[in-house]
Amino acid sequence: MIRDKTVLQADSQPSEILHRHEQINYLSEILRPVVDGERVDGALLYGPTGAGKTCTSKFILERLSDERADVQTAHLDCWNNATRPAILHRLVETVGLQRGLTRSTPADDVSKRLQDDLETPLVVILDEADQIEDQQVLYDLYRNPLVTMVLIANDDEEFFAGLESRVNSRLITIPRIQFRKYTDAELTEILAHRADAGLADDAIQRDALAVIADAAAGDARVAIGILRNVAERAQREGLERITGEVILSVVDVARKEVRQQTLSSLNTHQRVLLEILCEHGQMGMGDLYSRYEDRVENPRSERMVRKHLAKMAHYDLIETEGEKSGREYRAANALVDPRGGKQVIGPGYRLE
DNA sequence: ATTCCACCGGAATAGCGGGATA
DNA sequence: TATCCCGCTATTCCGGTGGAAT
Repeated sequence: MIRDKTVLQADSQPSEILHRHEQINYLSEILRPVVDGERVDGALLYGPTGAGKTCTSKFILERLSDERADVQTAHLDCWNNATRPAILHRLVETVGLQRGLTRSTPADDVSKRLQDDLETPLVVILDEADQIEDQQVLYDLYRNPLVTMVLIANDDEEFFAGLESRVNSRLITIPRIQFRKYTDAELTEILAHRADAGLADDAIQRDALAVIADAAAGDARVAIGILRNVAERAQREGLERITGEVILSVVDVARKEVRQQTLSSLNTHQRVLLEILCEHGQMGMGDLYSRYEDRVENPRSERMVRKHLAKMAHYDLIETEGEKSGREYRAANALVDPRGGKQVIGPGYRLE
């Protein structure tokens, strides 16, 4: 059934990118001067998750460094590297200039190293760029004549609105490339492409792929995840072909898997907050905090709790309603079982 | 309209852990 | 080994704001 497992991973780079010709051409054109050794300010790629932003930009950068061996490229996930020192350290590492620098070298020195010792052009993808906390780093990279930034965010307006004016005034003019959700037909083709490469011949029919595409709601990452789960299930059960029924039974499992992955990245405090919201539904900050205080050993400050909540809201684990003093929090719908309001995360969790 | 309250989120500050250095 | 320095997390402080009460 499964011929090549790697191509069924959502983050594996496909051999060709489907339905993104326009964006590929545009971004290639923007980055063209880099090949000729000229300066390029950068570009902003924006659109919902699973729309191919990361995939497309990685593809272009690979092609770029194939074309010109002296152009270096890097991909950085700013969700995990949100601070200036973290980003700069990752960068000097990838371009091999880390000699003599340690984890405790001041960020200023690292930035200077990148400024002084970088000799060839560097194109860097800053994925989830809206998560960057200290925008000084954008300024650092912007004024480095050899560095070109490919910024990725969900919403372009929101991204620029969140920038400090001195950074905003410099970056506001960079070209923006929009990525829309894939249509079901497009997703189906993407899945077919993966299935051809990763599954036995005729293991899955086109109409079955369409069912997956429908369940994924335009998100290629989710779609590929479902395909992998379906294939694994069919393999375990010794099926010759994947049918619509198998898919429907797996969609739920696949959703849970994604959710579980997210939950495992939370710390104790974040999990307790989520747990309370799942059990009690919507509530305001005062209510939520006093319940939280009762439940954990060493409660964090209220400010810290607000920070946690903000982070979880960005993960779409919780939803907020209202502004300022009237704000209410609740667990995201996906976390609460629609049948009878039974909680998916509940008292089952043991917290130390 | 004014005052009070709950809450939001930015900024300054403190404490901790880990690698570097003497 | 003791000490220093840095980045990171958490805490404290505080100005600002919407809504309710007076």
